[in-house]
Order: sequence, then C-alpha cells, then structure tokens
Amino acid sequence: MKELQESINFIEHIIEEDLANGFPKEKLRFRFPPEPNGYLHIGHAASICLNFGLGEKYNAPVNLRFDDTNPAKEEQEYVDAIKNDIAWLGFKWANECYASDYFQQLYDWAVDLIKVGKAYVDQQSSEEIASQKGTPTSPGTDSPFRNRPIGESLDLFERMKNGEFPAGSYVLRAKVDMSSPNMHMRDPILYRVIHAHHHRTGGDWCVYPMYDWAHGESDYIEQVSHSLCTLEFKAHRELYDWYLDQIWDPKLLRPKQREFARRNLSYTVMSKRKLLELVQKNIVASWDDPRMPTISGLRRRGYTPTSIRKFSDLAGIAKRDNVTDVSLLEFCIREDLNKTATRVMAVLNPVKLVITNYPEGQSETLHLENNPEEPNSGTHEVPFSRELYIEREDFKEDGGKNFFRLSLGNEVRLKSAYIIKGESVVKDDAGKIQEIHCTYDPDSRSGSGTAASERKVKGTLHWVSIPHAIKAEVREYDRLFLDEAPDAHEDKSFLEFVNPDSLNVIKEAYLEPYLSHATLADKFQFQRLGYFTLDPDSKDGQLVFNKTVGLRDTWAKQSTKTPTQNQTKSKPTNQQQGQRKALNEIQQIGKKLTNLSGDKLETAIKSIKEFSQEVTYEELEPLFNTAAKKVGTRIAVMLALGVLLEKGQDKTQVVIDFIEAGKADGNDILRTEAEKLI
RNA sequence: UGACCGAUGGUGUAACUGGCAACACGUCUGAUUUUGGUUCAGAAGAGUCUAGGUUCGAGCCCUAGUCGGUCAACCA
Repeated sequence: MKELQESINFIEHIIEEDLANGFPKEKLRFRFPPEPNGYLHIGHAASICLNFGLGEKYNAPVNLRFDDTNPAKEEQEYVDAIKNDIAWLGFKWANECYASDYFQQLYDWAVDLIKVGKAYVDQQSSEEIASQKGTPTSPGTDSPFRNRPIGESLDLFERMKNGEFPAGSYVLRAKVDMSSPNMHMRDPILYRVIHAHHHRTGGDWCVYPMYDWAHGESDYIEQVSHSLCTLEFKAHRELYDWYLDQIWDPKLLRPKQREFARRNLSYTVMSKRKLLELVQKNIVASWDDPRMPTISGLRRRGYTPTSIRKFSDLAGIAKRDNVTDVSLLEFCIREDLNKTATRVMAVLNPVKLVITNYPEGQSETLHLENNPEEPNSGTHEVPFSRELYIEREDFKEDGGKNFFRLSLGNEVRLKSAYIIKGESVVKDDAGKIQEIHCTYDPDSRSGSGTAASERKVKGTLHWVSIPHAIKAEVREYDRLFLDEAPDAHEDKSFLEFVNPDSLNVIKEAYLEPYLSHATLADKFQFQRLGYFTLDPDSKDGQLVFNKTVGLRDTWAKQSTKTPTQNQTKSKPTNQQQGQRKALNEIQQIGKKLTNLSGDKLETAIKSIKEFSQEVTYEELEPLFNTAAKKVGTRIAVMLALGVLLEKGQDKTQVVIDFIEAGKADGNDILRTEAEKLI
C-alpha cells in the first residue's frame, strides 16, 4: 500500500539530510530576524510560517531576533508592531532577542580580529572605498590603509567607539580578499561610526556593526542551527562562513545559512521601501490600510491568522522567482470564513420594496440561521415588516430566462421569510425605480413547515426591514494595482499602475439591527455579498464595515462577458504565441503527435502543414538531426518538408537521406509520411 | 560580457538514491442547495526552456546553448 506522504520543501529536505547524517534533533533551532524599520507583510509571513512551522514540526525553539544594527532607520514602534503581528498569527517565540544585545560581544570579537591582523581601520571616504572595490567583472585594489599597524587600528577603533570621530570618518574593515569574484569578500566593512539614538542602547555606542558581521555571529551566539533567509543573501553566504571561521569554537554548533525565494503576490508590491512610499505619498491611508499587503492591513481587512497560515502553506517554499496569484489568498480566506462567519443581511445599494398585502404597521420576528455550515451555531432574530430594502440589482422589470431574481410577475423567496411576487413599480420622472410593489404568500413563511413554505422558487434575496434597519458605512476594496506585477517594469514606476478605484465607500448601507452589537473580533457574511468585518474607525452608533472579500460569483462572471482579470492575464500569453515562430509551433505540435490518433491526429497534421507555409528550408534543415527517439518531432519535420517540396524545394542529398531514414523508422506514421515524399 | 542561482499546465508547488509528471488555486460541465455561496461528481489544460548525449528507461545524470534573477550601500 502506498502511503500518501505529504511533500516536504527543499529546506526540510536539507534538515532531514542533516538529521540523517547525525545532527542531533534536539539541537535544531531557528530564528525569524526582522529589521524593525517597517511593518511585516504577507511575504514575511512566508518566512515566519517557514521558521516557526519548522519549530513546530521538529519541536525546536524559534527565536524572534530584531536585527537592530542601524539606529538611523529603526524604531520601537516597529518592534511593537512586529511582535503584535507574529503573536496574532499564532506563533510563540522561544526568546525575544536583539542584535543590539550582542554589541559588546561583537565589539570584542572585532578587536580580536584586529589583533590577529584580519581587520583594519580605514579612513577613506565611502566614494574612495567604493571605487577601490572594483566591479563584479574586475578585481578591486587594496586600500592604502590595509596594512596599517595593528596597534594603530586598535587605537583608532577604540576612539571610534568612544565617539571621538564624526560619522563617516572611519570604518573598520575585515581583511579578506580584494580580488575575490564575490564582491562581499572585498574587505567588507565591519563597523561604521554613527551618532544616533538607538531604540534600545540609546547613546551607549558610537560604532554599529554591519549586517553581515552582526547576523551570522548572532546566529552563532543563539546557536541557531539553520539560518534561513531570502535568495538575495546567497552571495553573502561566503562571508557569513568566513566570519564564522574567525570565531567558531568547534565544541559549539555552527549555524548554516540557506536561502529561499521571497514570495510575491500578484497585483501588489512587496518591499518595505515601496510600501512606505505608498504610505508617505498618501496613496493609502496607513501601513494598516486594508488595501495593503501588510499583516496589519490584512488583519484590518478581515483576514484571519488561519487563512494567512494556510496561504503560506499552500504557496510553498522554493528557489525560483514567483508571483503567486491573489486568488489563492482569497481562496484561503473564503474557506476559513465560510466555516466561521456569522450570516447576516445587509443591503448596500437599496431600493424600496412594499408588500402591498402585508398589514400596515405590523411587524414580526423571524429567525436567521447563524451559520448553515455549523449546525450548532443557532439562530438570531431578524425583524420583518411591510416595507423592506432589497438590492437594486436584484430586480429587473423583465428579467428573462436566466435572471433568478425578482421581476414583475415572478416569484422569489425573501431569505428566511416569505415568498413574494413582483406586481408593479413606481418610477420617478427620470424613469428611475422608486419603489417595487409586490404581494406575499402568507402561508410561505420559512420554517413554518407548510407546503407553501417548501415550494421551489428560482431565487432567494436578502433584505432588511426599513423601519428596523441600522445605517452603516461600508468600504469595499479592489486590488491596489492594475498590473499583475507592478514593480516588474524596468521603464515604469510601480506608482503608474495604482488603481484609482481601489477604494469604494458606501456612506449609507442598511443592516439588520443584530449588527449594532458587532465587535472588532466578529466576522460576518453579508449574505449573498461577501465577508465583512468591523473597522476600528467605527464609533458608537457610527459603524464602519470593511469588505474582506466577495463571495464567489459565477453569475457575475457569466453576465459580464469581459472578465478583466482573465483577459489581462491571457493577453501576454497570446501575444507570445502570436509572435512565436512557425517552426516552434511545428516542433511544439510535433512533440505530441505520437500520442494522438483519429481526428486529433488529423487536426494536428493539418495545422503543421499550415505552419509549414511560413517556414524556410534553411530553418528546417537543422532539425533533420533530431534524435531518432524523438519521433514526433521527426514526423512534424517530415510533414513540413513535404510542404516545402511541393513548393519546389530541391531534393538535395541531405533531404533524401532524411526521407530514407524516415522510411526505415519503426514508427508507422513517420514511415507513411516519408513514403509519400519519395 | 565575470561569478552564483533558477527554469515543470494560466498561477504556485510535488515527483525519496533515474521507473506511467502529482497536488492546490484558477477555468469549464453537471448535480444538490431557502446564499447564482457551500458541498458533490466530472472535464479540459504541461510531456518538464532548447539541442545533443548516457541509459532498457531521463523532469531528475552529462555536454553545449537560451532565457530570467542576484551581486559593485558606511542598508538589511
């Protein structure tokens, strides 16, 4: 019996291999190392879920370590936000660490490096240092201070630390290799002078370690076994290892860095710098604007921790560049909310509905299921009366066959209430519908058990009772960018693709009164519309709801014959195909040829012949060498050759040889086609 | 014109030391449904960037290309 084994990613493969090679499981340890200079986004969630997920899987500790080595950019506000986000996602860190906790140790090690001649103080300008660095294709040159006496470097470094020099005046550099093909090895800077207030160490330090120096050594201090980071740090690995070599005690664990691809999401950007720009330019209101791909933005939008973790899980971890479709994220939140959200009714674009045979002044209390997916979720009360609001889109005077909603002369059910029939409309001078008049079947009340209540009608509408309804603001969101990968255009700024209609505010929506008790923690499904949650902007009596995501809507998809998403998506593909050369088409079709038969085979052969009209002999000839086993391609080439011969191509020896080879082949189709060309 | 990564349906990932290319999203049918939701049943869609090679057998191995990414901050 085959066990259905859950597939593991390449990082887990590495860990499994280490374990298999004798690495003790109890020494596994991970870390999530954010720099507190911005808010976490859905891309970070991939890293968080990877590291903490590994911790859960192997029962290993995971540290939260703030990489706070640059006081100019980092703030306590970000530390707090990051901790909040990770905790919200449901992860627990073993230790809350800071690179700044290790400043003294790092400094001491740096002094040791100087003492053994592996570091020196340089006093050139950053421009000079940069120009000496060379380029990826040409080696660098040594700094004139590279061989400064050890004692002098020691003295200068101490004075740097003591604040005797202005920022930018001196740096401490590692003495590695100025001609290394790896730019990071060309005497990288270990320390620079910065006079700025640090969020934790205040004014204690005037020198701050660079990333490479701080990061690997922090991993070592914390005895992190697997230090996982994104691909752009791949080139840093050599330096990471070199630094470790200088201080590593073989009795202790030696961390190892491995890299994975960062996660991108379609129709948004995923870099802190760009997200910050959106905030600063007021394109969005804040870091937690519900349109932002930040964890805080998604939270405010109504996403749940479960949905984000599920997304990270489904999206996976690998090493190639990627743009994950937002539809996967949307699937994850719908899946979660479908199981958990309380069903309520709300009308966003109202039109008045009058039930003419329902007694004026009367009202009654009906019961609405809280969640049909959850049998024990109970019901809540919803008032019903003679005058209701329904969605304007839910009525058409003459709906036609495929319109399942209310129209004149037709019956629909009002959700959890009665079956009604459209009778007439009242319009204003402009022809806009003011009221819809209908009659109801008093015996059809939902749940009454009568035959009338169990009648089948085409559609069911949501509604709210006008005299009982409460008003609220509802904010609907669309993708922030109109382009699938807004920051992938070399010639254009991502800002050019901002969607001007990403926010739609409905000032007056009508909700059933049950929603007056909504809290920020509640998740609702506005029936037939989508999932909604309360926004923190809400005040007493002034509720504001955010639309998290709409329900799947196959009807809208059918009726709007221009599904924008798919069209924009398929366009480039079509263009590419349109531009693809005829020869490539032939090869492509040819590959499958041997798997086809009957009509499909005929069609394939026909289209190969069509494409052959656009192929020159010069293009085709190289394919005569196609390996014998690639029969499909050879058949395709044979077919194309046939077309060229018909057009007057000479039968050279090369051609004859190819045909003869075809005649001798074991494949029937190839033989037949070859014989036709004798 | 260097070094290092990467390339599998529209998208994201699988395929343990070579053995019928799998899963999810998305798309399309049909059934069920007091949400045009959910659920259920099914379908289409790639022969694994190209060309050679090794092998009984290659997405996995070898060779040569092509395309994409990363690397020259006193950022991380």
